[in-house]
Amino acid sequence: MMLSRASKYAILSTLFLAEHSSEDKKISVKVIAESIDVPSPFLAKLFQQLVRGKIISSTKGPNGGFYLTKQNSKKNVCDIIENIDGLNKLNDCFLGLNECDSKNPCPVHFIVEPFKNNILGKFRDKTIQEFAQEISDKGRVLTLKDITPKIKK
Amino acid sequence: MMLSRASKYAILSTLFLAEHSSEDKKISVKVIAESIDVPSPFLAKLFQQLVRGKIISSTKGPNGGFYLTKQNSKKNVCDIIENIDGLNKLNDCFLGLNECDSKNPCPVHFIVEPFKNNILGKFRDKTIQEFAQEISDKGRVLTLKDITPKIKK
DNA sequence: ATAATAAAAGATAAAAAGGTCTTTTAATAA
DNA sequence: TTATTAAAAGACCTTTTTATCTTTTATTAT
Repeated sequence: MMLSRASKYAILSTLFLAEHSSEDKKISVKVIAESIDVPSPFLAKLFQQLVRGKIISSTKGPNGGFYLTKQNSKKNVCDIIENIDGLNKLNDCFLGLNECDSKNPCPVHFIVEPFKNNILGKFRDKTIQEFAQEISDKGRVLTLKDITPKIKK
Repeated sequence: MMLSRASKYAILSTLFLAEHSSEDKKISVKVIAESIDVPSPFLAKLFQQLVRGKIISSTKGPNGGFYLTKQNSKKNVCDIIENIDGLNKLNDCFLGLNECDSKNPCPVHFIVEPFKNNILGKFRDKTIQEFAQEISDKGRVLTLKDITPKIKK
């Protein structure tokens, strides 16, 4: 019932690619890592896996980097999670019960279940494309950085 | 936005104590660990912390063990989580953004937020007592064991 | 061809979470 | 008052997750 940091990084960076890259505007790990504030060697590893999973694409060499093809951008967020964490991770019982369903529900089953369906729906129904579009339409920035400058520390 | 296994164990075993123990019926770690199917040395450690946090009570020696006082059973599930994980863990953004609120929401903020409030409400509004009562009224068993006998493996 | 660039691959390291074991302390029944 | 019981305390181990570093391979601009 929860995403690993790896999955979160993967989602954010794939959405970043959807918004900022194209077949003739490839982006290097380093740039992406800095934009969303994630350790770049870690992201590099993640990206290898996402490429193997055909979630994103890459080319080596000068002007190389990562990008999304038309095909890639038709994938959805579930595909990313699937590729990194596997989907079970989201389906586990909130309290850890091995058997938790409507027949034998844990104390919060009927609160958790609708939420799960809701969020899984959102992750399945929209393509990466559409998701990214929505985000940019709303003028949102997806980064792990602290964006409000702090006066004091 | 997710509980550690430790918190889950703590919640289940405290609810177990609420249902099965009293000041003159103390229960040993071993019995509890077996009932909910959790490694007993690990649970022992957890219990030490819960005792320090005044969530549960204990006495050493023959007929000793763990139990809830009247005071203990007025605590709620949030207190348990607070004591083990800290409450922030539940408040973190689902996608890991440092700053995610209604002003600068992540793509799933408006799905996650109501759910969080809902479940935190449930964890705060009912005492351990009431929670356990509800569970026993409904004839539920909280265990991590596989309860449906499998025909084959 | 060659140098430069950027990902792929793979080995390694650090941190956190989960789990175990041994010794000490407190309580109590005999 | 002694043996027994069960938790407390603390050291230690294992696995998983997160992160880094080095070498190799592919691409391309010159």
